[in-house]
Amino acid sequence: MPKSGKSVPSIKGKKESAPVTIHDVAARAGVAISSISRVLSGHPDVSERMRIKVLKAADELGYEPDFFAQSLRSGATKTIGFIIRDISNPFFGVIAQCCEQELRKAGYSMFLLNSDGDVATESTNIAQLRRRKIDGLIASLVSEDIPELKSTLEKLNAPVVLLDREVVGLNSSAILANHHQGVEDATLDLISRGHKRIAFISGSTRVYTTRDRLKGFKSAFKKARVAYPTDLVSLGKFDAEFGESETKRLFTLKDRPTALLSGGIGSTAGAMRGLKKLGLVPGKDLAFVAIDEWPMFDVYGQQFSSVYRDAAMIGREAAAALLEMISGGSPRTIMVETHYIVRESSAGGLKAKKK
Amino acid sequence: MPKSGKSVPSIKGKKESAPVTIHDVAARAGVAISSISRVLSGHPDVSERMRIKVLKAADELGYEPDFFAQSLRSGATKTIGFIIRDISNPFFGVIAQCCEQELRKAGYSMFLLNSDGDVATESTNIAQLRRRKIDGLIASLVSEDIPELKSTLEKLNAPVVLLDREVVGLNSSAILANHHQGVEDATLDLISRGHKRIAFISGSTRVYTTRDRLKGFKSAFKKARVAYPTDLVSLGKFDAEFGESETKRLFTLKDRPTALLSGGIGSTAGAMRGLKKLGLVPGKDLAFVAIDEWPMFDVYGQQFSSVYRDAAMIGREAAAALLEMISGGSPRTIMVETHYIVRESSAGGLKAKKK
DNA sequence: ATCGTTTCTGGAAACGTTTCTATTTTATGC
DNA sequence: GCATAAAATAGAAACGTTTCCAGAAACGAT
Repeated sequence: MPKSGKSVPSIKGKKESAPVTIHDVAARAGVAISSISRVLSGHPDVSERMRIKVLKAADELGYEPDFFAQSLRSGATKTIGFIIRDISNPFFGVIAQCCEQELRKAGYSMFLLNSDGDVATESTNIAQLRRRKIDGLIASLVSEDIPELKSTLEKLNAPVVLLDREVVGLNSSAILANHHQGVEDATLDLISRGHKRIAFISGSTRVYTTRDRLKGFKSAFKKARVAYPTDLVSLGKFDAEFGESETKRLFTLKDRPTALLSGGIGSTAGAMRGLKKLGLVPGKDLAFVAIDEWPMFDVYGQQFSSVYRDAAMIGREAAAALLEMISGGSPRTIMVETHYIVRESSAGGLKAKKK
Repeated sequence: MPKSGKSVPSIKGKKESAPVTIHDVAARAGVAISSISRVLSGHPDVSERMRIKVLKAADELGYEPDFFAQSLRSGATKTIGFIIRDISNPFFGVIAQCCEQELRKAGYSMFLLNSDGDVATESTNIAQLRRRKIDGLIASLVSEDIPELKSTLEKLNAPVVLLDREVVGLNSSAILANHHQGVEDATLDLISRGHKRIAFISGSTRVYTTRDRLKGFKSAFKKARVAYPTDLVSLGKFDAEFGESETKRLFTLKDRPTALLSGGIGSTAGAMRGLKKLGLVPGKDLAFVAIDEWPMFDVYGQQFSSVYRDAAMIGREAAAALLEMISGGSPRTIMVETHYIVRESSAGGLKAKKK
């Protein structure tokens, strides 16, 4: 695909230089505007002589096609929408970053919108993207079962890749993490260390993420033939406020837990705040496993065991899946592995149990 | 400004419903298309009868104006560009998030691009935004003295707000942090505790951030009448790699430092990695002050002293300054305070000095 | 009734492309 | 050299708005 070549500092003479249009190039090259368009868009029916003439003229004038005119006429925008629940969460930041790198390589720009975990904002965001006729969408949705969500997404008329979400009946690709494996491994390890009262805090079961984590948590108890501690499972929101208040509640119960799994970075932050306020130290007063690591976890969270998944890979896979769909491929589901990583905080909690 | 009212589920009948245009609305209302445009854009010369008729028709058809046609014709895009050095850095994530919230309130969408700390990518990003005719730009630039940077930004033909950057001769607003105050306070505190050999790691002096921090660092030594440790100042990049390698280098010097200030989140992460590898513990083997806090610092970095600045406020101020310029206001510079916050890690280092 | 004003409305010309169709030029085979 | 096909080009019609301009309706004041 021919580009306008080395950029030239445009017309020096004029002060407030009006933008140069395809007509100017046509005039300069002494050909029809349709020929300019053909050359620049790489149409096959173009003679070598014409190509050179046009390229030269475009180059000399520093011509750049008008994005809006192009999109209005052709319908394609070379733009991908990316809807995220929370940009300030560095886990999502990494996903967005890696995703954008891949999309850029393919010549697409990424439009990033933040939903702040709010359903209404999310819906506004989708509407916004529809108006901008994006060529594709990658989204980490707030919830899966919002009425009209499916139809809203379908109205986009563009391929969709969901991150850790399943919207029934929607013909989209998805990047799913195999949460249950990592969570099961972690839970089994805790059980094998002697824990029975293990607390679990995560977001709403209205999203795949929580459901799959819960599946792993439950199956660990089943496999170990240990009673499942229903009263210690708290599912509601992914944010730090919820994590904190639930941690406080659970760890002040009569028969309080000896271990804690917190689902997601916000939740983990809240849990750690809560524990600190209660004066409980992970790895000593309780066993603690964080689900998801944040960037530079090795530095800022060395002592914490985790259920790890690769954010960068998620970003890259999402971009790849979307580009594939844009070029006619069919939707597919990609499963990303999770791994239980044992560190200091997996210890502790058992002595304090009887207290 | 009148909107198209309550959304209506569009035409039920058709399967692959062609998008409804202004012509359809005109036909339905039995008026000219120019009248539709006038009503919808809040033009004053519109009778009440016309307004009702048009609104009703638009509503019934679920009409949404075509964004590209609008922008092509009118020139305005209601879009703000946001160029950031690194989205995965949660400090920037918070800035972006708060900024976007403010812009959204004012009816603008934000186009977020990541430069990965790379000058070439940054320049591509600016070009990208120019093609998309953004109404304004907020940018955290990689460097200030890139040739053509000023002219590139001017060619945008849109107001610009710089984050912690000064581009000479450019008629832009800027949100600057008063780094030198916080750094001076921190350095003076360390000196008063008995430190003389204080190391300082930050990014390149080609950006305001570093220059202003350095100013504070230097002035502290001057005020305290202590020799300025030239050999312990390492300025290069903001990333973790640089922070780590420089920390290792400095703390293996013959006459090694007893304290360290690391400039920025990447730098701090690198420094902490480096210290860990050397087996040095902040608050014990050395005094340590992190410049900039990351979100949930209270949880993940409780023990670290810091020079704090409010990322959320920076984001909000940036949005406010830009909106002001868009509506005709003149550029201004906003100074955001920084604060030295003393925590455990400010102690330590002095006993190990003689070793 | 008539004549300015004002207020409102319709028609058409932009905006800068892409793409369809028709036409001209060039190449190909006899 | 001539028909025929193929390749290259020009011209014009979209794309869906906004906005300019002219004209029509409404409205007092004469």
